[in-house]
Amino acid sequence: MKDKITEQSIRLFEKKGFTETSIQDIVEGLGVTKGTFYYYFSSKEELLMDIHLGYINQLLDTQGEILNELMSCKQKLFEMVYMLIRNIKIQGPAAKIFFREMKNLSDERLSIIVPKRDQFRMNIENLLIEGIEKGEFRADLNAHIVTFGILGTANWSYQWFNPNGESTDREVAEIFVKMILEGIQVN
Amino acid sequence: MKDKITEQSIRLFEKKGFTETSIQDIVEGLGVTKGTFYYYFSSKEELLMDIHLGYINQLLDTQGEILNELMSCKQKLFEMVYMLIRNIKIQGPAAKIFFREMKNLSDERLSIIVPKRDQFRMNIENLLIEGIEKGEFRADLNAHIVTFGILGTANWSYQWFNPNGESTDREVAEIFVKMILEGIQVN
Amino acid sequence: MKDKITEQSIRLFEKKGFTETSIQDIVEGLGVTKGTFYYYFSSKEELLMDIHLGYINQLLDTQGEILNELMSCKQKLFEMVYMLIRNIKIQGPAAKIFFREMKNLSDERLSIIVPKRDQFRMNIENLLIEGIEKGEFRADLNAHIVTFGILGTANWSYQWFNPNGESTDREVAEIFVKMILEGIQVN
Amino acid sequence: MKDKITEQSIRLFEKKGFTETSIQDIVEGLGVTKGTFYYYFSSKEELLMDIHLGYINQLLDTQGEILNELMSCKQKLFEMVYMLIRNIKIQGPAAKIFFREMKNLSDERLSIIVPKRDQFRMNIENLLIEGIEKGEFRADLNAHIVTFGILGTANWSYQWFNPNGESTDREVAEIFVKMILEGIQVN
DNA sequence: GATGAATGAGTATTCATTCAT
DNA sequence: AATGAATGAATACTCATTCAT
Repeated sequence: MKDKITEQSIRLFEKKGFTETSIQDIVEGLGVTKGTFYYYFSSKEELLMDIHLGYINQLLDTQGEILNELMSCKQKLFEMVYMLIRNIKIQGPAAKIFFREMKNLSDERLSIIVPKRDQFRMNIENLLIEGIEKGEFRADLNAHIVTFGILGTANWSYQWFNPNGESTDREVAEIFVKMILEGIQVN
Repeated sequence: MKDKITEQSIRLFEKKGFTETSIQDIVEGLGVTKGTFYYYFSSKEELLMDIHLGYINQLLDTQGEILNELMSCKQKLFEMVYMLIRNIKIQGPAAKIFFREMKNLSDERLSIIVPKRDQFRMNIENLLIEGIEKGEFRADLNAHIVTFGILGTANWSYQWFNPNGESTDREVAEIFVKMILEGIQVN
Repeated sequence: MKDKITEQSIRLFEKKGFTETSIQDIVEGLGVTKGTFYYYFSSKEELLMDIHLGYINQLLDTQGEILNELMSCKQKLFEMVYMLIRNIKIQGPAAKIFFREMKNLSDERLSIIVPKRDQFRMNIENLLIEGIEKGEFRADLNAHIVTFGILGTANWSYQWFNPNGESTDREVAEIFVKMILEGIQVN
Repeated sequence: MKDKITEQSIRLFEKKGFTETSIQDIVEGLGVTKGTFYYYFSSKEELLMDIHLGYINQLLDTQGEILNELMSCKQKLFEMVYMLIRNIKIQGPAAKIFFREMKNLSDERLSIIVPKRDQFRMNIENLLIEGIEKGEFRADLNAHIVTFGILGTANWSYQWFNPNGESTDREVAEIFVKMILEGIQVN
């Protein structure tokens, strides 16, 4: 039941927004009552926190696995971008909630989420730095800013990418990484 | 007064969110009453629509000016990315509202905003296609997907870019466009 | 309207209790809506505080007037007991609320009420001490404890005294003060 | 377990009030669940009734013992006042609940409690009448009203008397009965 | 142009109680 | 004897909106 409530609420929060979704909306489709909701969650914000934690933890886990593999930095970069876009099919709604509704968490809860989000970004930045040292990436790269650029490219997909559309997740990842690595201009 | 209300509400909508901000919150800081608000706006949603229109129209105008200039496609691409990031200082809050609160508009109003947003994107996509034809960009480019990549890089800046921080808007635009044009790998 | 709400709520709080009375209960009998209540009071507790302040301030004022009159201490003591019992007709319900519902005030609000309540008691204690010095009251009196005894006698009236019953307020006050001054035993 | 629940609830009802205390609050500190509560009590009101009965029955019993002893009426009066104040240490919280929360009992249950409460008072009133006949108390005494005065003095102690404070229960009872019997004025 | 009073529908949350196990 | 899941009705409070003045 707790999982059913979480899934249902992710669907609704993504479509209508956290504040715009009432507990009534959530339980209605599940055929239970508001009391049931409060048996499993002590507040609406706790539910939001659960969603946030589920998303960022899963992301950090997968990222950790990629970092531990035996691959070039270029290859790892591809895997990370691919992971983010592949994720949309299963985590897309959660991702939108993660970026859009974070302001609805209390400061106390934010102090748990924000460091995790920053850690995810720092892992990419460090990958870039390692790639520079290994001669895979340009030496004059501003790793800090470029990381934001790469993250923007990948995260923005949550705004438009349709897993059932023309291009597959792998194709999109390949196009993006090719752009990031080789650029788009004719040399 | 209408402008004062709009400015104040942009500040508040960005910080707390559209639904989380009450008319009371808006008028309180201006020293007027709710009645005054309803003298200038017929509903809270109309105010949100005004903000959306103000943002996207200004963007389309500036984009149109860039397209009319005598420049290479590469140069125009840079100008567009630079515009978006430069914009954060003055339009940053409005931009966040634009992307985050669009769901609070009625279908009728969305049918006015969405085509404008798509037009902005299509103008970039067409610029890429023109650049391919002119031999400035790679012939094998997927202009559609790459446009989303470029937009993601630029738009994501609203999430992190601090106009008073270490890097200037121009520096960030240069780093991003260099990445997009030349890529980050060592050839 | 504010006064009407206050009067109505005093009636209901006394009969059913503060927590047991809903805002709905209060506004229903007045033919207005809950919104109206919150136009005049920012919370149910604020209303309770208003009732507390109204009661204790009026009591302190009247007590002050008695203390300023040219009378013996005995006479002043009688006036105070008489005031408390006479008060039941107009302030009885408020008095019950004052003693019974104080626990529903926040610590912050209690820190305003409690000193006033203590001041009222101390004014009686000081009157006893003055009476001892002037030779009106026994020298061996424990003024502190006796004050609690007198207050108990008078305040307890709120539990049983019926202004429309057999004995008048003046008669009850006279019986009580006679008991307090002369005692009930045969010498 | 039933006794543990009763003790715990007396503690909580006195501190926070009957309505303000939830079944959850009561069972939480005992390490059991709400179901357990409903195994021993059929409703929250039944528990409140148990507390009321326990208090008033014990009081009537003790009062009966005093009345049966071989003593003067004056002496019996002292014993009763002393009993009430001595009681605060063990029955204080229950007494507060008795006087404050009676309104939460149904009419049916009230019809059992109220006669017992009145009986307790009538026993005092009759003691006064007996004392008048025996020449111990003034012949012009209004026994009815004076009884309320004595009860007020004693019962009010529940509002302020601290068993661990400066004065002992016996000292307070002696001061009170001295006031009631001899009065406070200098003859 | 602006206000102040009022509304009514909605929101998160609480809680006594039930009941199958 | 005890539990855990579920209910449903109630509660304080919010807020966009209206409108006579």
